[in-house]
Amino acid sequence: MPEQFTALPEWLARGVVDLFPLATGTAKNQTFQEKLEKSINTKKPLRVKFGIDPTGTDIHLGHSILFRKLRAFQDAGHIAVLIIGDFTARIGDPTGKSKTRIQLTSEEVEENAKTYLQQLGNGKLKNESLLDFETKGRVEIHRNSKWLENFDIAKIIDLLSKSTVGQMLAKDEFSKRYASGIPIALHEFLYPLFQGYDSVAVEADIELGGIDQKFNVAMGRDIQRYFGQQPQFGMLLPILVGLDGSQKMSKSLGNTVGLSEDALSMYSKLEKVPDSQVLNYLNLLTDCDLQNLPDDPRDLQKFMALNVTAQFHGMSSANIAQKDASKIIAGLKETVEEVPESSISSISFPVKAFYLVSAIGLCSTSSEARRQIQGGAVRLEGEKILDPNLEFLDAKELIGKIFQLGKKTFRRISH
RNA sequence: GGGUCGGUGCCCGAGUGGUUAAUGGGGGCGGACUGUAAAUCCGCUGGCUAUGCCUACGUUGGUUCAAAUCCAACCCGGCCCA
Repeated sequence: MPEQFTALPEWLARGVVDLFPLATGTAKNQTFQEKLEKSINTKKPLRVKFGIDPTGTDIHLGHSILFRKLRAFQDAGHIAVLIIGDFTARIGDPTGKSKTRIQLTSEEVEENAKTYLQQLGNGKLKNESLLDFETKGRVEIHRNSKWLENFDIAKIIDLLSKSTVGQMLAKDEFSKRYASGIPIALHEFLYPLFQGYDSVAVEADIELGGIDQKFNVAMGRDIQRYFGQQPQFGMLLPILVGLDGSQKMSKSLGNTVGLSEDALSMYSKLEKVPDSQVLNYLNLLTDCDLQNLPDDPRDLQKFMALNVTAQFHGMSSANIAQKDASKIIAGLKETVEEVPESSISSISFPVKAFYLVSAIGLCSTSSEARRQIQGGAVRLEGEKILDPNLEFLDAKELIGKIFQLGKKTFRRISH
């Protein structure tokens, strides 16, 4: 924990890498501590802003750092102000250009937003979900189309005049792209400004974000000041390093653990997190006491995997997942307890092995299934299948049996 | 708007008329090894109920027995000039 946060309560300071502005030197800004105390004394909760663009559908552990912090604010009596960036998403997210060219329709955006909220626990009890949707007044959900959709040109020009090309190019992402000749479309400059305006629209006291959001969060302060509001504080949290141990956790890099994954696959992935990141995961994804931890690195991995999994599935499911995982590593001697089931009701028999393997979702294409079988990756009840054209004559002989791809992917056949 | 270079598979990048589903690297998946992993070694890496058939080198047309490769127009991008 950085020195300057030591005055903050532990629930708030844990994991935070940046909090600004700090009232250092002659700054007459109040400090965040003062703001917090004032809020408690006046019983006026802080409005904690966090924005998500509903561009994809899966929230992963990397995102959960932010949501956990948001939840901590909620539990301390403050208001989580969620902004669904439906307007921004509909235009097309500027970052990661290659894949975000596709413009989302408002229906898709709505669908994604719904999925996001579900994954955050909308509709669930607070002790079973990431955010508290249960306690009255602890969460607000806004769509930024509400205020951005009706911007006229004059207003946009006014916003644009609040920033300069130099400022924009100071933003890390823009400067890198500019330097390496990757195009930057002009409308991308609008995004920080719009995100900043969101803060005005919801009168944010504090905005949460990943450390890569510093520019945008700071922009919010400028815009709020321009609109006569007291500028928000920015609280930045680290970007979670993905399962590869080196790059940030991100869906496009395929190194994620999704929040909606079942306990077993979540645990299995987590127990493989490189040693260098295990403490980091414990710090950012659990409330575990970091003073009393196993010494053995392998035990530490397991401890972390267990506790993170328990955050999302409860401790008893996590325990089962742990047992199953060790059976799997040992080589599927007995059946594991929690194996995803696959129905074969829509398959007509007789059926060839490669088709079956893809149909039950072990491989995404039949060609891949064929290759995997030929490569010796597929097992049925622990026995290798090597002939992709092997025929199964009857559905009955398969019911209840377990197909396996590699070491960690399983399907139990059901009706 | 003018000049110029360029657009190849998940990504980077070879290939400038013909065993080309397209060299190589990265990534991914699988196998061996191990404290799971990493490192290393090996295999696979367009699709299709499949000993064959489709679709692929920015787009659309054209030349040719044959085109990622030649031609034309168009679309998109970098850089330089305005």
